[in-house]
Amino acid sequence: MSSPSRRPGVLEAPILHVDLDAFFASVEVLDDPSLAGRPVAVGGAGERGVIASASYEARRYGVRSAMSSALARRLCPSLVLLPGRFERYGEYSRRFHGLVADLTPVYEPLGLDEVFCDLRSLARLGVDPIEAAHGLRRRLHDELRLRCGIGVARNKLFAKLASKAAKPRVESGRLVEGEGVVWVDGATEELWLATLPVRALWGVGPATAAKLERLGLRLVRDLRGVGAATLARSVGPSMAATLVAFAAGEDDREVVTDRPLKSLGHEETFARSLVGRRELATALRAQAGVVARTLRGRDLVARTLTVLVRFDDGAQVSRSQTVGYGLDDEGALLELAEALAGSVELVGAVRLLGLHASGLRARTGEGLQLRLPLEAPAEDPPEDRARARQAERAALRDAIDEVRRRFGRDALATAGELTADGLEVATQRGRHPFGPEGPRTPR
DNA sequence: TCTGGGGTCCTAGGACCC
DNA sequence: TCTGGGGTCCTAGGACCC
Repeated sequence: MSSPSRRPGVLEAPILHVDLDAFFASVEVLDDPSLAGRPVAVGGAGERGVIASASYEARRYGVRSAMSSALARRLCPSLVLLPGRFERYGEYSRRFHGLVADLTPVYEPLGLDEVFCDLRSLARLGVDPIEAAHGLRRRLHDELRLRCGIGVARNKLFAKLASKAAKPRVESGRLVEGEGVVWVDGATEELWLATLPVRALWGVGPATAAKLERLGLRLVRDLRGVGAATLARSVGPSMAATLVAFAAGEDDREVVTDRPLKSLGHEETFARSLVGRRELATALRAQAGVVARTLRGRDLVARTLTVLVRFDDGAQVSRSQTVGYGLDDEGALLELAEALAGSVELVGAVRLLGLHASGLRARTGEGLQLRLPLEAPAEDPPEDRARARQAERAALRDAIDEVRRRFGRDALATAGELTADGLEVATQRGRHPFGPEGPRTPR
């Protein structure tokens, strides 16, 4: 892999993959130093909870991300399991990206805790990619107190594999420090790749690995003798082409700096599964609110809405619809979501409900134009009347957003947001505009 | 006590248009 | 009038990533 004898130039190995160590758990330890040295994990605490991130102390017990929290607790009874503060992780992630941006503007985030960088534009400056990686790693440690592994290679495939090799790992219960920065030597990369299991390749998960196993293909080396057509019959043409290229060490994926968001949504697995339409409707209303606020917060509108339902037996159903105008309002989302959910036969209790918006476009006002008179003539086609209702709600929503921006989140609420319980709770806290504290005053 | 929640991309069939 | 082919959009489901 990395050979200390000869360092690659920036044009030989221009791609960096930076992967933060145990990111969520590390942020929790930074914010509460009393957790240092203890097994810490972030994840759902309930019986349906899953681990999202585990400190290396927790990993020594076998705790891994994507593992059920129940199993994690059995493996490590002293585990400190925290619920996760994603806004806080977002702050750290932005600072992480800021340090990367100081190195190069050509970087591509993957989730909150990884980035690819392309250093080719720095070639004229005589940048040494290995030194650049060490420098970034030092700054991450000195300024953010975060650790990371960095892979340096000629393409994304090898950079990602190398960053994994650069990270600390647990071997028979002991923590082994990683090298921190690993580069893939051009002379040995093919040899190294050949002996990896196919599962190590990006895009090969349990299902694809099982299909390849049925063809007798376990190692990357095994893929090399197989034609794309043969692979395609098992895994489809797209995956087959990717596998053939990866097996040859080829990966032409670029580092893309501006990936527009394609979809966003919210889903929830309930501690107690929902039974009946009424419980479903209540949950759907909450989710429509979350999705609508997310859309408006990003100045986006959606044309397609999808409702996802998973029953207790694991069966999953989705219903989606595309409309001719931009959705970003809670009422409009809810109306459509209810219609979609209504077309799902409730064959059991619902353990997961999700609402996803796609077909996203920047919000321009087009299709949201307030139309007068507010009530569209009844002879208008249903689509036009729906559009008009949407426009009214959008105008109202804008006003509400503006009031909240100026006077605070709790300055007002719609009746729909105030369930009997919610109103009571809000009033007790003095948060309701007509609660004990009376109306809020500006500034 | 087998599996969360944020996303991306691919596939396959049907509708519709040219 | 019947038939074919290609392109695009929509819908439902699945696999994968972090």
